[in-house]
Amino acid sequence: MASSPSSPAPAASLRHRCTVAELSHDFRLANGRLARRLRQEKAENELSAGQFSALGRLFVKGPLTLSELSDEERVTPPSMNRTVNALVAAGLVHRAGSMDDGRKVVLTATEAGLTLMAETRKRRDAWLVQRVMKLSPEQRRVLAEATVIMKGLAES
Amino acid sequence: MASSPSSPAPAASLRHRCTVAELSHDFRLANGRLARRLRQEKAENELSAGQFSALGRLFVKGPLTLSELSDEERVTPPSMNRTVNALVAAGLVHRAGSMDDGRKVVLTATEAGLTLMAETRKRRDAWLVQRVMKLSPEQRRVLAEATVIMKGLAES
DNA sequence: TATTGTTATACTCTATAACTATA
DNA sequence: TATAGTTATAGAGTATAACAATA
Repeated sequence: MASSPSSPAPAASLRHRCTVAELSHDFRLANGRLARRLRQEKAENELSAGQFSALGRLFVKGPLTLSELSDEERVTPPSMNRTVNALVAAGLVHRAGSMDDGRKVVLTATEAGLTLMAETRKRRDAWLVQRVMKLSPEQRRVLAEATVIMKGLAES
Repeated sequence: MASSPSSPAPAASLRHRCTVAELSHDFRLANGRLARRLRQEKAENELSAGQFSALGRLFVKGPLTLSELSDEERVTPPSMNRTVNALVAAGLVHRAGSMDDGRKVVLTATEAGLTLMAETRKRRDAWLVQRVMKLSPEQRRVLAEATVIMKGLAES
């Protein structure tokens, strides 16, 4: 990765040789590649990406209106409506009219929805757990520190 | 890959207050969130994800047949054919019959295709470069080390 | 007969525009 | 009149099945 020609420099000088541009590029590719690899581990019998994401949002944020949910998921209200219809039909989300404002609907994850989220989360973690177990304690420490940094980057 | 036989390193991970399961889960989420954030930085006037990925594959691997390309990209030959048609129409890929085997076609990135790849790469890096510049040298060192580990994970 | 590529067709997901009901 | 949600419809993108050309 990012090695300049005619420079057999060892790991010790890594931090001096790597420009921010090179680091950013390499890291971006590694991040994307791993994300793609992790996505391949989905079981086939699952919700679509959009359905899973929407249900996960309700899991994390609690009850939301359709507009709130479509805003958070960065899709249009009609798209989210369709997604929600599928989730309601599957018994994973409950749809109720708002008492405050008759125009609004309140969407809530059902027990079944919460259970499915927890199970799917465990299944998706499994692939990575197998591999993280094989890393050295030092490598795991690096990943733990990187996790914090990556969260910061994603939120900035 | 190779780990010492029957040593799942229990005590070491406890010392960091973080189980492998927790670390794996947190890291997986952070990775996915950052990948999603990076994907949002695409300019609007660009190729679709599939088109960009296929062109990138030709950029990296050199000329490939349709089957080779569809295998690498894990899509069906008809899907890839459609993707390739768009790239050829845009002047980014060249399609030619194989001399070895009259059934095969050879796909090659054109000059314009290679140029577009390089420019897009630079643009996609830009967002991350801005943020990595603001990290401390120590944080950058962590990311550099994590990059190596993440590449290993993605390939395993 | 098997393989490579292509065309025909259908399905999923998302978007825009139009409509209904409430405020 | 404006807003929240829904329905109607269209456009990507990918899949399977059927077909054409070549080995």
